[in-house]
Amino acid sequence: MNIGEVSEAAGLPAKTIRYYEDIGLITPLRDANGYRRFTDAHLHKLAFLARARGLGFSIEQCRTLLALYEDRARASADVKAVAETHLAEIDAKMAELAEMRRVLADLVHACAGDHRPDCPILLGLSQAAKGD
Amino acid sequence: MNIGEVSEAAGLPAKTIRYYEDIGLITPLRDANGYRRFTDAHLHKLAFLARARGLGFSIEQCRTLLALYEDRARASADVKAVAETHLAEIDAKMAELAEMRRVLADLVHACAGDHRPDCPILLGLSQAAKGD
DNA sequence: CTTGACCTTCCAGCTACGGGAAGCCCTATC
DNA sequence: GATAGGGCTTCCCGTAGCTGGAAGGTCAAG
Repeated sequence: MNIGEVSEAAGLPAKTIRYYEDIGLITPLRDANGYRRFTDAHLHKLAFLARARGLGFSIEQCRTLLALYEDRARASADVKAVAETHLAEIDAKMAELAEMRRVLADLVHACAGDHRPDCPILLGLSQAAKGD
Repeated sequence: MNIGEVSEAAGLPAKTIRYYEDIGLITPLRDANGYRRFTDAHLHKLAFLARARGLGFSIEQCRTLLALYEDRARASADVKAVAETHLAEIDAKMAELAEMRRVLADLVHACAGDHRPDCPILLGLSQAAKGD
């Protein structure tokens, strides 16, 4: 397969696939004309990457997961550890966003949103929150 | 105030303050020796920026908010619109994270996490989810 | 022979800074 | 007066994970 076909099949932009080759995540073959040639195995790896990225794993985590995926002697504990780390990262981000959301929603709620200049949102941003 | 003092007072790294000057968010005065000189008004703006950034507003949103903050003839509706846009962005991110978390937690839950190679996480990443 | 779709490489830019080098300024101390 | 230190300056590179675009080679169809 050429890059266009594998891009379509894996659901990844061609640019992204070239980038993954750059950083050593995948190593396609080359035709005589210089075109990248992908096998089914390459396609599977790219689809794997697409899904892992879709779950929010970082590129480096994906690299680790891919290595474990290809290691028939892996321990599932190693995979689980990576996933649990990422789960904790997600939880941390969600907590951070939830806190932002809480404060922001309060401010938005307090703002009349009319033609007048008085604005609790700007007031809140201009002074420390009372709860801090 | 010099940059060190205002950095301490605003809770922003000196590097960040210089960056904010670079991108035109703030324009300190200069002493004869080239040092930046900050007034109380500068400090207030920086503290405003620190809080807005802390709520997750982008730099461009901060620029808009700061302009509104300094515009005595603003309409609070304009401020509210920016805040509501950001609130929607936060909600979108939280929903995305929640969906990732849901799928990932299922996979983690199904994984034994022992010395054996069999791993539902890798299996899930290697094939399309049944729910899709 | 030309057109158009594909492919290639390389370079720049995005967000919001952080690290570090090279060097000036100011104060204190000896 | 010399020196040590801390603070300040500019400048440039690096981060994550790509995306866009330029300049150009390749291939099949008409």
